[in-house]
Amino acid sequence: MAKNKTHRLGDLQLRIMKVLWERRGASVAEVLDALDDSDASLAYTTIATMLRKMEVRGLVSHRTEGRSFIYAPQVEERDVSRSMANHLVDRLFEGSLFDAVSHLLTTREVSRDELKQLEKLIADRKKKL
Amino acid sequence: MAKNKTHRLGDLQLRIMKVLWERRGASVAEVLDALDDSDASLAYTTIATMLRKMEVRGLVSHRTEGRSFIYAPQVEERDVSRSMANHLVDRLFEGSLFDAVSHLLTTREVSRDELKQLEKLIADRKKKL
DNA sequence: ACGTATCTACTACCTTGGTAGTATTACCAC
DNA sequence: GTGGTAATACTACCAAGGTAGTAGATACGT
Repeated sequence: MAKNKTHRLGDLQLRIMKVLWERRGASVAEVLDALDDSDASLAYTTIATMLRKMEVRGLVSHRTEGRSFIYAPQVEERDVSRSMANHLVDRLFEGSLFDAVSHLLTTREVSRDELKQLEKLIADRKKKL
Repeated sequence: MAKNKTHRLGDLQLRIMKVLWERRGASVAEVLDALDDSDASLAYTTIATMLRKMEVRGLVSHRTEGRSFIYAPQVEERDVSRSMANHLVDRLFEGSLFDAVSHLLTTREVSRDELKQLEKLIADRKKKL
């Protein structure tokens, strides 16, 4: 029953989702706390508002615990990643997986180790065909 | 003089850019024409307005030819692709190239042939290290 | 010369993401 | 029981993407 809807999350939305996926649910305060490092801190109400909007969109749901809401993901990380990645591959490389990987490999720094891992990955994938 | 600015184009913007990249410049009518297949057709003014907005953002420029504008790309496809792909890899996979490729490989259909090509690609890349 | 088609300019509107302030409610500590 | 604290609700705003209508200018065919 994985909804085949295509998900397109904004930056903040995705960061929030990552917190929820990681802890399988969190209050506004917890999300805020988790996001507070690394970059400019947001207002409590920013998170709260965003979560409410996301609930309307069906990305999250909440249950009440005491006086506060515990939000939980309503979509799976895998689905979101897949649909966003696919969307980009389609947009940028007309759906060509090869072109996409090729692009990544030629425009980014890659370590020898990563290449080795990738080789292994492909070998594995081959076996499964 | 490749601006290192990070580009984030919307769907329509990208489709327009692709037309401009392909023909190194085009009038509104030509762009509209090129986009008209495949999906719901847009209004002439939609393209015109979008191009004007894109010019403000520095994505395109125009010269006048007769009474009409010929728009030309002001950013390179490679740069746009790179920055959009990187952005996604960062957002979705915390910057891990391996995770990104791995995800693509496991959630998409891949033909034996593609895998072979990828192997070759990686081997080549390895040599260049 | 006149009407029609073609262009650009301007304006408008809707949606979504992002950000946050204010108001209200409810609970907790003392 | 009163003040502070922590939550949610509501409202507002801005920017950007997307879509398109209307108006005004211009060229072109006959």
